[in-house]
Parts: sequence; C-alpha cells; structure tokens
Amino acid sequence: MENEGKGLHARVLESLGPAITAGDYPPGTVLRTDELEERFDVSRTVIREAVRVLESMQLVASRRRVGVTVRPTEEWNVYDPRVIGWRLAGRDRPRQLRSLTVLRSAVEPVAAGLAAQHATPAQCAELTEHAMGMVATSRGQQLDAYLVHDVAFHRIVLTASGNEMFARLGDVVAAVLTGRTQHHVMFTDPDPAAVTLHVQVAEAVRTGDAARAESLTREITAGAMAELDVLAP
Amino acid sequence: MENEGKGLHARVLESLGPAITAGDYPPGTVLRTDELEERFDVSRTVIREAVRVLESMQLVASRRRVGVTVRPTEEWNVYDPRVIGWRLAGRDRPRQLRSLTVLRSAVEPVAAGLAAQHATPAQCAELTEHAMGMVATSRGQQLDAYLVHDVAFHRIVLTASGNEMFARLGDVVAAVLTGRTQHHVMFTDPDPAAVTLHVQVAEAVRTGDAARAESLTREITAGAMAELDVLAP
DNA sequence: CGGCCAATTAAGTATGACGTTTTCGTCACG
DNA sequence: CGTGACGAAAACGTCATACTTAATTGGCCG
Repeated sequence: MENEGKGLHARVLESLGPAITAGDYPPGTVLRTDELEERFDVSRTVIREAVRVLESMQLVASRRRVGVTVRPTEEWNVYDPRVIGWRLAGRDRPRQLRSLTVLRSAVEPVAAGLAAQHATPAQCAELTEHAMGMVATSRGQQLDAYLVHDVAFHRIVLTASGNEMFARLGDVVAAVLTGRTQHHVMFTDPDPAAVTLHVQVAEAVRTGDAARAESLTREITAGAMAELDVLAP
Repeated sequence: MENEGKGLHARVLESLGPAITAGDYPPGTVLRTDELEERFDVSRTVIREAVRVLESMQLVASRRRVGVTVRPTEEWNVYDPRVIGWRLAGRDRPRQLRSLTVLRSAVEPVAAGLAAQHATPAQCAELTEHAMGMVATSRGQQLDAYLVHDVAFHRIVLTASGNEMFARLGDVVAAVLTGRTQHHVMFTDPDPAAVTLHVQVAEAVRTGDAARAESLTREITAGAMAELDVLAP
C-alpha cells in the first residue's frame, strides 16, 4: 500500500473527505460515530479526531443526540487545500476547475501588477529564467518540462506580489495548470502566443511596469478561460 | 460566563488559536500535549482534538517524540475563516486588513462583471434596494445602518457572480467593511462618491453591462485601498 | 572516530466508564 | 381532543488508563 506512514485518523480522513466532497453523502446525511468506528475498524479516538477535522472544514456538523450531519455545499471551506484537492480528484472536477480558473483570472493580474512594484532582483531573475525555460520547452512534446516552468513562473509572480493571501494560491494555480496539461491532448504544443506573453510579463515585472504586467497577465488568464470554454462542459 | 455552550475542545481552540496567530508562540515553538493538558485542566482527548484542528489549519505540526511544533506563517491556511478572524482580532490586524483589502480589489471587480451576466432579477432588486439604503443612510451619522447595507450589497454581488469561490469571500468582505467602520472616526459620513458608485454598479448589473460593472467596482475598491493608505501604517 | 543498537520520550491508539444535551414518546390534565 | 410537562433513551462529549509505535538520543563497541 502507498497508504502507510500516516496516522489512522489521516487514513479515515482520506476516505471520508473525498466521499463527502464528491457528493456520496448528500447534505443532511447523518453518520453515527460507532457506525464509522465499525466501518473503518478503528477506535472512537480515531473517528472523533477525523470528524473534528471534517468539522473544521465545515464539511460536517456534529450535534448531540443526532450524529454527524453533512453540511450543504455552500458552507464548506472551499479554500481548504485538502477540500480543493478532493474535489479536483472527484466527480465535479470540471466545475471545480472552472471555479479556480475564474479565481485565477481575478487574482493573478493584480498579483502581477504588485509583483512589478515589489519583486526583488532575485525574483526577477528567476522569472525570466523560467520564461526562457518555457520558450525552450514549448515545442516538441515536452509538455512535462514546460509545465514545471509554467507552474514555477506563476508561483513566483504570486509570491513576489508581497501579499500573503495571493502567495497561498500558488498551490491552486499549480493544480489548475497541472490539470489542464493532463486533459490537453498530449500531442498539442502550448499556444505560442501564451509563451510570448509570459516572456513579456517577466520583462514588465523586471522593469517595474505594473500596468503592463497586469494587462499582459490578464491576457494570459483570458486565454486560460477561453481554453476552458473549448474543452470543458 | 459567556463561554458556555460549546465543547471544551472549542474553548481550548479559542485560546490557542489566537495566541498562535498573534505570534505569542514563534514558529518552531514546541507544545507538549501533557503540558497543555495541565494548563487547561482538561483531558488528553480534548487537547488532542484541538491540536488536530490546529494541525488542519496548518498552524502546527504534530510529530512523535518531538511534540506539537508551531509552523511558520507562510504555511498557515490563511483562508480559514477562523484564522482570518483571529488575526483580525490580534496584533497584526493592520497588516491583515491590508492583505484582505488587496484581495478584495482583485476579486470584487471580476465578481461584479460576472454578476452582471448571471444575476437573477431578485438579486438585482435586492442590489438596488441596498444601494438605495446606502444613499438614505449616507448622511447624518448613521454609520451602523449604512454598514448593514454596504455589507449586504457586496455579499449579493459576490453571490450573484455564480462562482462559489467568490461567494465564500462574503464574510471576508464583511469583516473588512466592519473593521473600516470601526476605525473610521465615528463622525465622518461615508464618501458621497462611493455611494454614487454603488448605485451605478447596481444599475450596471441590472442592465447586464458587465464591463461597466467591473470598472465601477474597480473604482470602489481603489477607493478602499486609498483609504487604507491614509489610515493604516 | 564512526556507526550501530538500545533506552527513552512523547505522540498515537484502544477501551471502558460516566456525563451531558437533545429529542421523542407517553401520560395526565384542562 | 389538544396541550403541556415529565421522563427515558440516544448519541456525542469527556475522562482516566493502559498499551503501542516511532523517532531521537546517547552510549557502547568495533
């Protein structure tokens, strides 16, 4: 098993979390502690700790004399990295991918503008480096290598913005980009226009041109949205 | 006491969470379970469950033979509503307020643009209603009533965008707006220009003019940023 | 000096007993 | 027949304890 190395409660979590976020237990469903205890063949301690975590994600609510009830979707902590991961792995992956892409299209341009103002020389260097990397790997079925540079590029922009809320979306963007590559047919090279835009963004950040960095990044995210409209429901 | 009604673990959480997010325990600090057990005079069960929740927020990491260690700030789940609340209540409230305002300025304009495309007639009606309410309460030291309409307005825009990630930021925006009112001297009425902008946004959303809704909202959030520069460090 | 093994430490798990709150059913009374 | 109060049951919440597991430390031996 690849399931070893973590505590039992983590294993229960990795089973219940995806199931709930996938909608296997519709909102209002009640789970009794001792039922789960038996189902996973673990002690109450373990179940209780797993339930506490699910509760902290607002996926469930535990009430006396009633049980652990699944909460409606609108109340979930949809920004919790694990919730995002579970939903991306589950049934409504397309919808989730769309939500996150829209979020990207809102956040990244502003982040790029701020990065142009706050990025350190070292960050600027890394940025151009990865932009170059994208150019170098943009042709000839090197999608994996390209993805690495793409993810790194966007992560640096978010970090260099100097806003911690933006910086923490790095994983989200990485997940979206990775997801896109996986769904892309493996034989189509990246859009050359997008590659050029990344190079230009790196340049704009380096020269401190915030407005240009923002508008160029808006073009990138607009492209990502357009791709979605082609490939997703 | 006003502390009744919740479980013991919740009480421990409400004590440890704010302390950690306030920086009372610098990253790397280790907390032993039995020490906490004694300090709060509760059983191990309770401490363990509280620690699990803190762990799920990435505030701490629990490792065997070493203890519960506080994680560096960059790893915290800064989108967790409780973490946001604790930080807003704590020492670096100004920095947090600034981060959230920047996030707002990125998200709300895009949300308003989407709202113009997706808002239901009922939502449009509510929107104009609250915009009117803002006009009515914008003069004569009715800041509390004004705030209610302001919060409702922005909440509806985020919800009407149809993006669940945006919708879940309603509480964040509410916290920011509330925080601003509290810090505002209680005798200055809201900026008339901002009030007008809200009315115009409601109109743009109603008529489905996405570009206009977005750009007007951008003006609103730009105003909020400008206010910050005046009042905050 | 270096690597290996054992002792120690603190978290992880299991279990049984008891407390607490909420819900539901029953019974008596108007 | 309806209503209210009382009581029992159900499920989570808390406590105490014993045992297990993994990681670190330190000492012993090569």
